[in-house]
Amino acid sequence: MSAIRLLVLGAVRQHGRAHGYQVRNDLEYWGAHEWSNAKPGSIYHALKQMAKQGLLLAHEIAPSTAGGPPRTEYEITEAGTEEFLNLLRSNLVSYDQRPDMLSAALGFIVDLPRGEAVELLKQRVAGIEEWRRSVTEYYTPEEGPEQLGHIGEIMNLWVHTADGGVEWTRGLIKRIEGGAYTFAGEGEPFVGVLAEGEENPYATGEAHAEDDR
Amino acid sequence: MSAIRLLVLGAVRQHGRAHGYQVRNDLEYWGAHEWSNAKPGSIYHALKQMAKQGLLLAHEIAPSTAGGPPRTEYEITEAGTEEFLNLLRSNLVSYDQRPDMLSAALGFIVDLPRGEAVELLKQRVAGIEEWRRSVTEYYTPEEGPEQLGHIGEIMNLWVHTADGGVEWTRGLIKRIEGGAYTFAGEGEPFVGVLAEGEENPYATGEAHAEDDR
DNA sequence: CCGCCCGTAGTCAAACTTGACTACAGATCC
DNA sequence: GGATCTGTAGTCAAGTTTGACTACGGGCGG
Repeated sequence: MSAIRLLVLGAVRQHGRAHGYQVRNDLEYWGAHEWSNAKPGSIYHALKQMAKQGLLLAHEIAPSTAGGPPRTEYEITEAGTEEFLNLLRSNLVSYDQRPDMLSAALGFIVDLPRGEAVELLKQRVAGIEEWRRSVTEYYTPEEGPEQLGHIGEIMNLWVHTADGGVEWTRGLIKRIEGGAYTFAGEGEPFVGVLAEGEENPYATGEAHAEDDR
Repeated sequence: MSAIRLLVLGAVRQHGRAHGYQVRNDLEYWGAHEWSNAKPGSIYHALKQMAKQGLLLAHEIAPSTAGGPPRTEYEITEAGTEEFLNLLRSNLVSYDQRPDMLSAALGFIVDLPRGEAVELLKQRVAGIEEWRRSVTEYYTPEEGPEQLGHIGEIMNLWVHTADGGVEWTRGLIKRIEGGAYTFAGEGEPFVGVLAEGEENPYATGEAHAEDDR
């Protein structure tokens, strides 16, 4: 599963009630089109799908004042909130070497209580280390790692990446434990959504690096 | 585009002529099902698709001796080889933060001459550094990075990952320049394929880490 | 000697993703 | 004042991915 469901659920949740274009705009504001598959088609598809599955509630709305086709507004349901929290927690904990998942979860990490966030991140570290141990053992032939030839470099890459992931996670834990950011139940939350009509300072980024995708 | 095309093209190419199940087995031998979308459906789909596009040549074959439905064998074409090399080169150079792409390319890096491999990896380093520069500039608001709140951690993660990528790539360059591995035109190549009937020492890995995917 | 499981080989429908496209209202420019 | 541009909102067909399923032959236990 991709990061799209978490992103869309989280965006709708932050608005309370949102139509597709609003979600699309938020995700662009977060730069999500750069590090995830948050393209129009995927977003609208996810909205419809999750509405069908009872995670969102769809309201048909009269055509907007600002031109274009009739809109549909979505609201998150009980089940949707539960799914959102499940996705959020599991993406924070699990090491699946998919950066988009982690990035998406990171964007909503403050929706959890501070203590839980730290706890989950510690589990993440433990998980990565366990993965590292098992993978290095498993893929080391008896005749020594030379037997793998250049294929061994793939494992080398994984391990290097895993180590970097541990280091980064440890840093984040320290920052959170040190009091950074505002978490659930700590008053005025940080909201990364655009107010109606606010301009997007990070609008579609032709301005910066073409990243050769 | 995913890593599947490169993996399948490369596997067929190493065999000279292969049927789907052989490719599927090779990819499992390389552990590709763990770090890419190399599942049966995707593999057979890719084979058919690329045959339709003229990158592979399909031969209908009599049912195998070992039971099961009639097989199709594939051979790589001129166009397929060209595509293979293009994919290989571009995946080595471009930093798209998708580890599966890089891993796949790494598996075939020795199909290039040593000098070219080094050159491409150096381009990779340059590309990552350029990306890092542009991203840190672009996403730093005038009021200082605190304005981003916890969202800034996403960028932090990217940058950390990019730095790790540079470090790892530099290490690989050094190893290659130091004479490691056997590259194209240097005699007896390393082949990571299973001979007919050889058992797979890394068979489907229930044995090691469940990675919570 | 027969029912059952295992390995070989591949298919299929359902879901998801992609990128290009439509449609409309207001602003802008000669 | 009409042509064209821009921003809003979403659709669509084509392609891809997934996970479960089919089909067949051989070996093996009872």
